[in-house]
Amino acid sequence: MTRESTAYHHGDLRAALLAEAASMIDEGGTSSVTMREIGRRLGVSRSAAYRHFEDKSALLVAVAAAGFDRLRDRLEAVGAGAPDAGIEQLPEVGRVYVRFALENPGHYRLMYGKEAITREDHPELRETANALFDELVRIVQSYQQSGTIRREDPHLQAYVAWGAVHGLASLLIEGQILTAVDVDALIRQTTSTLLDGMRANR
Amino acid sequence: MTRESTAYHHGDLRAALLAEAASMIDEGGTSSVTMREIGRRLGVSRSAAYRHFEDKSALLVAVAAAGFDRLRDRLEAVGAGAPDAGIEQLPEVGRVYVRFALENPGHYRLMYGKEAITREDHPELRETANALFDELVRIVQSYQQSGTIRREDPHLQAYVAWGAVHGLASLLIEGQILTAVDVDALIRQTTSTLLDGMRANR
DNA sequence: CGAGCTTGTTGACGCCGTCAACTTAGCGGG
DNA sequence: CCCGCTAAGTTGACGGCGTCAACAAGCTCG
Repeated sequence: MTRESTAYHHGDLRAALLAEAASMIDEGGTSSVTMREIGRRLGVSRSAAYRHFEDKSALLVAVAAAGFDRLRDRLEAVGAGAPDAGIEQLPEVGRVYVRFALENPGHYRLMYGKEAITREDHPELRETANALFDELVRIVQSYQQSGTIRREDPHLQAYVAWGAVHGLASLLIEGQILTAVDVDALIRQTTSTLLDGMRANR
Repeated sequence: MTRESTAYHHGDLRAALLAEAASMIDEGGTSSVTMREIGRRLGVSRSAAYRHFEDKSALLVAVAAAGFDRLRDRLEAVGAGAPDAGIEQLPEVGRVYVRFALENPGHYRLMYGKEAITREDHPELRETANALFDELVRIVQSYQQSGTIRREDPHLQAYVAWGAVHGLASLLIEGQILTAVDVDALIRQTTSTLLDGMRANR
């Protein structure tokens, strides 16, 4: 009954594959993930994974999906912490977003890059990402209604905000920003510049 | 004397390798670039490239370097067109930057990603990129001196601006922005939000 | 003309993803 | 209880990849 490591049948290989792939991704980048190496690490044959995922791309898609779930959870926790959608919410969302990317660089690249995954074949991922973006649009609209920011096309404003935060995360992940720079100060500067640029007065 | 296609010795294989790699990069992404395929396309053996580049990574580095040169040329042309560094310069720089990324997505990914290249081994690239960034810092400082924007840490401000533009380029390249969106409007919204957010008044 | 350097080719190795054919474990029905 | 079915895992094989070593062809200069 103790189905732990009773050998031949692994018990929960699918979950183990996902976990191993995820940790390899954040350690050595997407290119370090190898069907054969995953098998080696889990003490399983090279093609065992094919019983659980159609191919390598499908495994990566599943890892990316898990990443979206975790990111969504974190962002929702921000909303839950500040129930009245005060002015603090947007900067905090930005901070949590960038932090997520820094802690899970491989995940983040996988989620928002198309090099490894080719999104066309996996539209479910796109929808998950879109849902996250729609949440941002909603936040922007609530800021508009409270009169904090200008009433312009909320989609454009949301794209600008997302772009700024994504760009910052991206530059940090890819090592384009000098390590001497204070990351939290940079995040604050980004979110406050953004908010000032969108403010209603003028 | 007509050294064109006289066969064995290619004439200028090095340049041909660079050009072929570059066009493959923007057509099918970095992962579609293959030493063997380049050889095939140029009618040359699979390992001929190794007489001109130490390995695949070195070839990619050379392609990225060429990309930096082209980007720099384009950005300098903007500066030359508006010699008095008027208020128009920064938005135009942003526009040209994003346009470059859209026209050369593979190049752009290669230049500002670390997945394919591992920048540590090739510090010359980092320096080129840094030189470009320093140019942005200089523009920011000139805006400060003319009293257009607030006098804060110019490096932080430059990173914020770069981040916003890079993020926008990145989202567009990776297909994260609905194709129905007007790209030029998005670029304008980004640069004007940025400038408003950095303005001196308040 | 011939020696030596440069440039290109071929063969081989060990990786990789993946498929087909096989084996094993466990489960449900007689 | 056992027997056959199915799900899960293994092994062998194929073609593609990057790269190295050994070799060959062409150029250059004395």
